Amino acid sequence: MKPSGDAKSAYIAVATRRFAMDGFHGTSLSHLAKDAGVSKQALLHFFKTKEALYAATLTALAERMMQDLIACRHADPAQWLSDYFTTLCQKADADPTDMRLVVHALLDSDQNARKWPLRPYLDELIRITSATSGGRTAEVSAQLAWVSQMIGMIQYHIISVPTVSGMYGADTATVLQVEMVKRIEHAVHEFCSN
Amino acid sequence: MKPSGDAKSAYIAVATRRFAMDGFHGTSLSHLAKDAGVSKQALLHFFKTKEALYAATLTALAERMMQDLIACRHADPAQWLSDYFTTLCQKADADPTDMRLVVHALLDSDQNARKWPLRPYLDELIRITSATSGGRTAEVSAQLAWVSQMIGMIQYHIISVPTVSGMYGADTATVLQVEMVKRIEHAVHEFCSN
DNA sequence: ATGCTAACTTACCAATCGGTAAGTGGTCAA
DNA sequence: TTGACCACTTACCGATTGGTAAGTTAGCAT
Repeated sequence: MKPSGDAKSAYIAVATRRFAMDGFHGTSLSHLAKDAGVSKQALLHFFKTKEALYAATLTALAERMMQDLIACRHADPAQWLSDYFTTLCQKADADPTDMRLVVHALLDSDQNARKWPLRPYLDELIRITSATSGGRTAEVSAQLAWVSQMIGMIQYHIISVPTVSGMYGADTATVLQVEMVKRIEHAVHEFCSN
Repeated sequence: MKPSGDAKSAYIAVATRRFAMDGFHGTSLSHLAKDAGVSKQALLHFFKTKEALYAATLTALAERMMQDLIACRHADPAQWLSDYFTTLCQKADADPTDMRLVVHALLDSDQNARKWPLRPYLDELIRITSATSGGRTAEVSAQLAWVSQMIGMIQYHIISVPTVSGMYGADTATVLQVEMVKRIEHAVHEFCSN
């Protein structure tokens, strides 16, 4: 018998890809089951409802993002932010799954009062910004605004690149990516030294 | 008998709200029909498929955005951009429907090769930026990148405000909005005078 | 060997999905 | 008056949805 944790996390991995691609409503348990190579009820054995499976993928996503943030830890908070945002942007460019999932979840979060698991991640980011020379003077909500703007730029960039480069030619994708990284570094530098 | 155009555009208005809220897959023809107060087949009489109705809402959206952009016309391109982006941000804050619809459409645009009707809108924005003192020196794809970043910031801001302010308290919403407008003006000023 | 439990499977369900077929009632030109 | 047309309705369709019920199979402690 396979160890329990393996199968469960494998199902979450499959669900993450599907939910990120097609959203909650665009994904059916049958599709997920076919992707995972098991029957539909294998999923319902671990997750009582489709909603519960979705919630599990969002929780796993939040942990992943927090880990990625911690992995970039640096003594200089400005360097930390710069490193994290640029690597986030580049990793998302290679695999946009997680960023798409976040945006899908944001759009869904109105209709059902799903508890949002990214709070600790945002708190940690605010903690880092408040340690910069520019952040010390600003109030917390202004730092939240800045953090939210940075994440928003990156995530929107990721989900819009396929469409925009589809309109203006495939080679624009690399330009968009380069410009985004430049803007990230500029924004971090500007915020941390005002 | 009611005039044809009225009913059709009324159905598009209903569909716009629903698709913006729940996305394509989260919206059913039955729901749309109930919202419009007619039977499901009344919709299918004007739009042969659900996809066709969706495409019609996106086309109407594109025309609306273009009109809003033109409405802000100003002799000074920098002023034009600043006015447009700030009013866009404020109107979207009052009614996020259109911005949500754009993001939904972006997320959907991968799976089906839906032709993207916002091309003329983006072209016009690029035309304006190229008329600024900063835009004259830059290449077209860099201007596209800047335009895309500006729209992205605003749209992501709009869809994330409910969730973020739900986490950090309702009064943060106004702070996020104020900070976004400040950032828009700063970004326009910076781009137009480099 | 036996019983327990975890990890599934097959069979099935009512509800809903997008869409078709066949009208119904009103308006308007001839 | 008639007949065409338009906006719309009721009735219906097969397919798919999320979910339940009842096994089946394998490992493992006793």
